[in-house]
Amino acid sequence: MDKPATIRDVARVSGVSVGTVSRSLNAPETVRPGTLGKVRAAIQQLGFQPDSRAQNMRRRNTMTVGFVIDDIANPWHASCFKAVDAEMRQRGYSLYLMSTNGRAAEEAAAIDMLQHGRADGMIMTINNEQDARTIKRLKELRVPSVLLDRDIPLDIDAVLTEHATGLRQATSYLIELGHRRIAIITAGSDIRPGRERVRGFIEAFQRSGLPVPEDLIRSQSLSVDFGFREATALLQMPERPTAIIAAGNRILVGVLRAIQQQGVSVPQDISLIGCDRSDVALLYPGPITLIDRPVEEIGRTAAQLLLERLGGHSDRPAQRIAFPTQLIMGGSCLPVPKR
Amino acid sequence: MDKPATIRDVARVSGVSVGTVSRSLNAPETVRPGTLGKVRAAIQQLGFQPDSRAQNMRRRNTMTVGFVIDDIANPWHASCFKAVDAEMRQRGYSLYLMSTNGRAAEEAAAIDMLQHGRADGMIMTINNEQDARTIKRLKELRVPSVLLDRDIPLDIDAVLTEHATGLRQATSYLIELGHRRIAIITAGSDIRPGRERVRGFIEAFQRSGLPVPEDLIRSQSLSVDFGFREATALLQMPERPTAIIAAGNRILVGVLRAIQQQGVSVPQDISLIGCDRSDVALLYPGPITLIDRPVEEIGRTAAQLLLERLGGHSDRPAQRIAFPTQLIMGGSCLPVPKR
DNA sequence: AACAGAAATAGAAACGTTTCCAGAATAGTC
DNA sequence: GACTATTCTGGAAACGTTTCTATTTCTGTT
Repeated sequence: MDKPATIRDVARVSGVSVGTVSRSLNAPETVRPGTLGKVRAAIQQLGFQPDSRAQNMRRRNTMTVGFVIDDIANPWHASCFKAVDAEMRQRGYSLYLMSTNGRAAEEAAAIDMLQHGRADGMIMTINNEQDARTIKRLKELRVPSVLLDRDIPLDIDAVLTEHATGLRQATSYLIELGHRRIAIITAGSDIRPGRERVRGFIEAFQRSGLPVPEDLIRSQSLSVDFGFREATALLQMPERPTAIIAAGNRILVGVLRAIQQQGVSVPQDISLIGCDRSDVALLYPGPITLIDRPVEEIGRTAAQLLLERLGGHSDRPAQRIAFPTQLIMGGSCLPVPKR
Repeated sequence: MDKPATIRDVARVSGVSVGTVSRSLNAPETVRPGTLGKVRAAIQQLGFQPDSRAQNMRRRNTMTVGFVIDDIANPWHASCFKAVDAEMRQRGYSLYLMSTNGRAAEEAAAIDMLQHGRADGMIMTINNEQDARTIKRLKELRVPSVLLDRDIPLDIDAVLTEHATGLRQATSYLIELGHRRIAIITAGSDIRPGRERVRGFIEAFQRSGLPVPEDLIRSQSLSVDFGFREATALLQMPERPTAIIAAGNRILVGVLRAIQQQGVSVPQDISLIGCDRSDVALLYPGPITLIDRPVEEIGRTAAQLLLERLGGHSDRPAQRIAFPTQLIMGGSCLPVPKR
């Protein structure tokens, strides 16, 4: 009784065949105006809306894309999602959001889930480029996908950031301010941002002909906790660093927490550089000097790469597009006082 | 050639009927161990995975739920999403995230989209409780849903916050510190949080027998921009307020931006109370005193209400569950100096 | 008015699964 | 070993749409 009307009901009421109803919906220019009118009237009368489950079944797609990240509470990911969503939505796609909490098992489950007709493609930032389980999943991927800021030797599109250049720039800036004891806290070498950032950091010292402060390189994770732990340790060192680069926006949160707890002031007691434009960084009194990257453009590009493949031009080889960073001067860095 | 195997292929290879294969997957206890073995072997061999599009079609569900909010970059929404996701995922559901940017048209489109078989249910925070278009959509809703922090006279489950009590408490606290010129910036009366917060604010003054500072009530929108605009105006008043309650976590961001721009210091020049635990509020030197609410519990509750309905017990009347707030003391409020 | 060619429509098959029903195989009882 | 009761299985229908083919209807020309 309350059952939703089907295309069959519409056909019956308007006195045409189901095929014609379908064409009225999907290719109205191929149906005569008179017929179209009758069909539309029936649709109106019955309040008919095509059932997308049946459409998905028959068309063999879902107009859905998966967005897989570790944590949507990371504001960078949220902004990126919005950019991707805006681009995809205007082409009729909806997004599944899968927040994997950084657990490999959930990541693998997310990828599996999006296979087999649940989604037409995916955009993702995986947690570990070396994780065998994830790599295997990616290799067997049946749907087009785009990696965000990750680098895997497979034929998969990727949108990257020029982290090395960004870090070199930031580090050189601190060196010019007279800093020598500069610390970097960032991801491990299991993901590209970790590797590249450390590389840029080291390069800056080498180019200046200065020794690399190996003991101040903390490269392991992008988490708040890691940032907090390492910043706490660094601040308690006998020969404390004069500057910290929190290379990761969650790390910055951890570092600020440590700074708050230790009662240290920025920039008087220590200089600080963060990553990614965020409310925390921009509103922190100073504000915090940042290595920024164009998140909207990155998201939009990822969406476009995916849309190309979804459009059927899946023949081209994988593309890797890298975006530059920009050092945004805040007030969180001071020259090292002469002594 | 590369076509994914179907249940038919599995049936052929294992020498049983398709019905038996289906039952091997969905009710293995009803098939004999020997048969089950053969079927599983064939599944393994063919790398078969059931096509969810076909399952959705036949089962008339999608194991998918829509999460509709105005902006996922709002950290409260992100946390809420995570709580909902965790709860739903463990019951096999995935979430569509629809970020409507506060536009009624996108909101209506999102609701429409999730109908007609795209999702089995939805959880949402609509932008305007009076918007006719949205109300109409909600009234005709074919899928179970839960409102987050919104109050609409329809038979829909809702999870709410006791904003009035929270605001009364916060305002009373400021009054006890000697503040009289207290400003509140919050949502408009078109949504429950706006109405309730203003109500609590007014009640606090009334209970203290003090006149309500009507000129300091700015109730219109939850946006960053509104917070910025109103805070800027308030700070430039001849008789500037001695305290501001930024009643909305995005509003707080706008207020802090204004405070930064005007070169005002918290709490020396002005006392400040924010809403919702967030990195910005917790890391801002002080930190900022907050009216908090249990976001995880709220998200979990919303998910549970929805799951109940999805489980088929859709006969019970709509429930409205409200959660209390908690005043978290930071360091952003000072007593008003005697003069 | 007859015809050819084009345009529009009807009808059926197909997409891959679940589920129902009838019938076959098995187990249990005497 | 025959019978009944039970468990399992095969086969077909169904879910609601799109798309293909064949047929009908229309348009324009003679």
